[in-house]
Amino acid sequence: MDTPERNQIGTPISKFEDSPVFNYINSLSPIKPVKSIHITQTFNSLSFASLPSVFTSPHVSSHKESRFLIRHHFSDPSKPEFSSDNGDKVNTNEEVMDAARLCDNTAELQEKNFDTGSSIGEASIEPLNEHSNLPMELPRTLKYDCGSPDCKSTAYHVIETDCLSELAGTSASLVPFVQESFKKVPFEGEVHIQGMCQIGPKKEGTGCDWESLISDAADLLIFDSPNETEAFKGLVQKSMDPGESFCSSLKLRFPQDDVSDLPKTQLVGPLGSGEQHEMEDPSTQPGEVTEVKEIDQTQESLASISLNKCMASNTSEQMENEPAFNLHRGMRRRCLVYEMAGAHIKNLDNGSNCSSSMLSQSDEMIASADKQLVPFKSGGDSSRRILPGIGLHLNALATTSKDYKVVKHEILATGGQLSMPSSSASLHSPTSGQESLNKLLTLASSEKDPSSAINGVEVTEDASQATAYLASEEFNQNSPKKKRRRLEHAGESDACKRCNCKKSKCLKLYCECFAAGVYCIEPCSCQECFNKPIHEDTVLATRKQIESRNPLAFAPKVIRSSDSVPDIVDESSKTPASARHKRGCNCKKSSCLKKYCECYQGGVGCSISCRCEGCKNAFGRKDGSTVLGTEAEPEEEEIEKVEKSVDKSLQKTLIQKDEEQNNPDSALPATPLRLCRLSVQLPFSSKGKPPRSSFLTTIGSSSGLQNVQRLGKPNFLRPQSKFEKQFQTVPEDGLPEILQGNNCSPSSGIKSTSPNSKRVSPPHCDFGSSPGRRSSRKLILQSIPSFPSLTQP
DNA sequence: GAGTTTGAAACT
DNA sequence: CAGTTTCAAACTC
Repeated sequence: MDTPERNQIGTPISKFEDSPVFNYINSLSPIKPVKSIHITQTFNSLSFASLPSVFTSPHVSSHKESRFLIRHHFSDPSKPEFSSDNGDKVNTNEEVMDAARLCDNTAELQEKNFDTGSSIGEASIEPLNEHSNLPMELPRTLKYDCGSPDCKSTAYHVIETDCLSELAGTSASLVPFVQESFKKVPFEGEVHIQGMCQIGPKKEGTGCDWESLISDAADLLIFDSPNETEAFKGLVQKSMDPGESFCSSLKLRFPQDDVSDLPKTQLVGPLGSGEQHEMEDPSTQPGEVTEVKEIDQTQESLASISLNKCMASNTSEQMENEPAFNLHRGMRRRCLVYEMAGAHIKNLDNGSNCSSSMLSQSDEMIASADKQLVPFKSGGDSSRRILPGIGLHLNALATTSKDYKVVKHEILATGGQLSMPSSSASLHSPTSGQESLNKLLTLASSEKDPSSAINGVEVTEDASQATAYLASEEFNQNSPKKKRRRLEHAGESDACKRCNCKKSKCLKLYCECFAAGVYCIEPCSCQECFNKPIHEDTVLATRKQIESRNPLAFAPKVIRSSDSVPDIVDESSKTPASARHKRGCNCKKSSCLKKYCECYQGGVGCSISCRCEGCKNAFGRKDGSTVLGTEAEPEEEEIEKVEKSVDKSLQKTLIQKDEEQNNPDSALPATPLRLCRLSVQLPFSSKGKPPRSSFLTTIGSSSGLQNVQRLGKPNFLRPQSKFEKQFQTVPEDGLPEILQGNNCSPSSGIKSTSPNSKRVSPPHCDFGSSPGRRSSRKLILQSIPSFPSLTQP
């Protein structure tokens, strides 16, 4: 809305008009400046006015900006090549490039524009005038378009990149707009130029997170870029490859229905080059191409109606397209929805929880997305970060521990965000590091985190889950074995690990993903999986059925209560968070010392509700002997036994935790999931999967990092904000003891093992001194209560 | 990587 | 509600 960019745009125009060169050109050109000016003004007002709304669009913009910048450079070099191909046009292209670079030389640009316009045709010229803001660039673009088809394609690519950059800086909405314009360009090429010009200045001025935007932009570019423009394309693709994968994943997500919804016009490539688009992505198949287009369109939708309006001013056709844009928005939103699902779930009315929220809600998602998007745009980098990025969730899932670390650092930088309910941070579970995707995702995740911070915990968790779904879907396509291996490899970042269902079709609680209210994602190695957005209806129906039998079936297995403001408040003063398994375990042979035990897996002690035999739960025995009271001693013994006899892995984890705690930075890098889980759950072996989100839904208000880590996999079910309140206000029944015991005992156990004495769960005991840790340690109840809350928002 | 163990989930 | 079966994760080799 208030983005500085507007101001910039406005000034340039005025400058152009005032410049003697401009006047001279006007006199020379048959076209009168008045028209152009008039148009430009309208465009500016419209575009900018709309921009805010557009910006509201998600996250994406912020992250990618950095990348866009890079790409932008690439694009420029590439352009010359195209120009060479085109011959006469080459000059124009170069000029355009220069113009893009040097918006200052308005006069020259205008001249060029006129030239180009003349060459291209009057129609092209008019649009240029209309886009007086970007007069220079527009003409150039027109030339490209008018020129050889190749040039056009290149021009589009460039423009798109620029647009992307703009989006990153100002808003994603611009990009879509540009793309559309390009597509239409053949007829109306000039509009694109504007995008170019705007982008240039915006990029510099905004200084937003180019990288985050880049991923999206890259996707768009890749898809849009025609094969012909290989040189440019190569550059773009290289940078974009990760993004491309991301896009592909998105594509997978989108049901065909969505695609069909998209307006054909948008889909069609520029200059009547619907074909070109398809041609553009060699990697992508035709069907995919269409999907890609959808994605682009979604971005366009993000761009907001305002852009459309601007376009419309240029052409009536564009006006007609607006509805289509809206549809695109819906597409995009859907994607977001999946990512954001968790948060939206709250909104979902049904107590059905996650399932309903998860699957459906394109509409709801949209609303939420809009909210998120808005803050994102308005704000500088921070704001952007705040906005939930679609990619983020994916990142979380896909990102390896390493990537996660990076993200974390970013988050930390944001500071305030981290301090936030934190759940957001946790959302970005590091899980499996996924190659190229990870980086992109990490970027996105960083953005998401902020967004989550803005929206509050709810968003983060939801988003994480949603991302998980997205990622899962994308990844699912991969062979299950590979996926699973990835997960395993990923590390230890078990967090990413997912289900491996073979017979349940991921529609039963056997399936961890389904039980967590999340769609299966890539990391899943499940077979015949129905837990995918495609089978939303089935999933919802199944969920309902299961819920009918057990309303709490999808509630977190472990209910934890923690202070919303753990770090600050928690300390000793607050009552210790309580955590327990909602239903209790029934272990007979594992002595509750292995992850077979859900209590142990959840990092909580056994309670009266447990029917376990020979309970030796390190977090707290059923008889209550252990953990709580005497934090250290009994626990230590038990822990030692457990560690030695049972889990050496625990020690490792503890050590890791300790290290992390000691070195926050280092800790951050560690897989968030682990951290989260570890913080609360403790002793899971690094290899061991972190307890699932559903399992441990802990909401850490405390330090953002810790909280983030905890979130690990987000539960669609729980809305953080509400949860927090509930948890805080309503500690669980027997929890207090358990909680203390959990916190203390694990910590004590940990301490014994780890020199640093970094306890995850037991903030109270040792960490009274370090509030931050405590906060992280404090357990938040995500359990049942949380679910209800999920439905709300 | 395959096989075993385990306990929750589902079923009867 | 209890017993049994099914299932997938956790674990072991």
